[in-house]
Amino acid sequence: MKNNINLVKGTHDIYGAEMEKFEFIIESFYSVCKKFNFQSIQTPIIEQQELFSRAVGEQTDIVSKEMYSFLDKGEINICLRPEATSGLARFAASNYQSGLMKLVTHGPMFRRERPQKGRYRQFHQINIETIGEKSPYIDFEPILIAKLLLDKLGVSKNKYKLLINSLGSKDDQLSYSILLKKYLSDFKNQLSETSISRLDKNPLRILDSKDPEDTEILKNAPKIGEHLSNESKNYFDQVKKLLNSNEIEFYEEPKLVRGLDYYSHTTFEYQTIEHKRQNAILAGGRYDKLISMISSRDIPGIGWAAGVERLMDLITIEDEKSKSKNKILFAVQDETYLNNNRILKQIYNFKYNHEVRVNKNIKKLFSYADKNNFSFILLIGEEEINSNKIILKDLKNKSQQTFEISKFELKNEIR
RNA sequence: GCGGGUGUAGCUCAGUUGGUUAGAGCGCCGGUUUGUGGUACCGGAGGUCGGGGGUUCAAGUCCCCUUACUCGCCCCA
Repeated sequence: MKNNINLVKGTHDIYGAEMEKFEFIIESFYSVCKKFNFQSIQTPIIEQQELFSRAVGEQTDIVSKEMYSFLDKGEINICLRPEATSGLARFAASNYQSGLMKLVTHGPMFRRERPQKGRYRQFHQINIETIGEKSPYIDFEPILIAKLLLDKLGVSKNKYKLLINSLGSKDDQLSYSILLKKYLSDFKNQLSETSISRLDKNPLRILDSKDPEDTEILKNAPKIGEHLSNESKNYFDQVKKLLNSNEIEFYEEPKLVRGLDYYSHTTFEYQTIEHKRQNAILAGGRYDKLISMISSRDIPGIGWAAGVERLMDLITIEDEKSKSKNKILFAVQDETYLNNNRILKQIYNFKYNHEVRVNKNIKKLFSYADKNNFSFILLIGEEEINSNKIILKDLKNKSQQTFEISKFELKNEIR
């Protein structure tokens, strides 16, 4: 006996009720976004590794330790995409012309982490990006769309909250980093190891630390909101005004910096309060310098990604939907009855789903239809084939009729 | 990379202080007078008890190692 082949660690099959949720999320996402004139796009799952080391950032966890990468035929460093925005930015860098490029996509992403609840090595994201222009409304729109999507998915308002922050321009970040570094250097021997290593490379990320001692120290640290340029501050105020006037409730979180280096100005995150861990269900922000980091063009953009598996955990779907679907079982007692069978063509052209089943035992055919929630059974058995008859039985009200095969029209009998 | 939990039939799990041929439910196959359904009853197939080593007269059960899954740390959607 051979051993079974297991799933690769951190991957999973999506099937049955789970798959219905998955499709429901993807379909809802596209239907909401298309009303805002977004265009769908699919970019490759494999990209040059350099795309992510430049866009996401060399020192981020994602790039430095979580990427699946390999040398393709000893020539180019290829990797499985750990996120989608970089690929879309690459696309925009060479295809953007003018005005707004509004893109939506979905697909698998790959990060080599230790799997746990709500975190997989292959997981799925839905992504929305608005590229080309910068204005408070353009920031507001995707945040609104996120809320509309959560509504459509039936995630109730008391299950999540929206956090927002502004990181200001890259210049703001630079001057704030100096302030923060100065403040933190007084506590250098109390900070956690990772925070110390970030002190020089990326001090902003220290704000994200969950180490209790770090958080204590950070309580009195300078706040980024208080050190933005007037221009950045005004911009952020206008975004908040739009949210307020459209009744989108949010909390300002000055420590929301995100783990990818490309963000600037508005950042946001929808968090579920159902789970304590892996609670970020949808997150994103503005990335004005991203495209200039990977190309010779300088185009602003904003977008977000949501984890499909994390959304699946939050929603419920009635499985009656699939059960109440009308299905026909075409049952025959012998495989040869299917030769030159005019019913076969009728049934696969008919509006209902169907299945063909062969079994000598009539009882088995009925029992199969019953267990699999068929609503009708079309039966040609030994008696029928000998007398050129066919039986149609409505399995719900148990009524049954016999017809001449040559005259039987499915569409006249089931409407 | 570091911790905790779990691993017994296709699936979900029992298996008592170590004690004879390892169990249940569901599913599958067959039967209950030969061609009509989720029920009931009867029967059947299916297990190297994750793998390796050790303790013991005796190990699914205790100990060690290993592996897979899972939950958490870190980080993220």
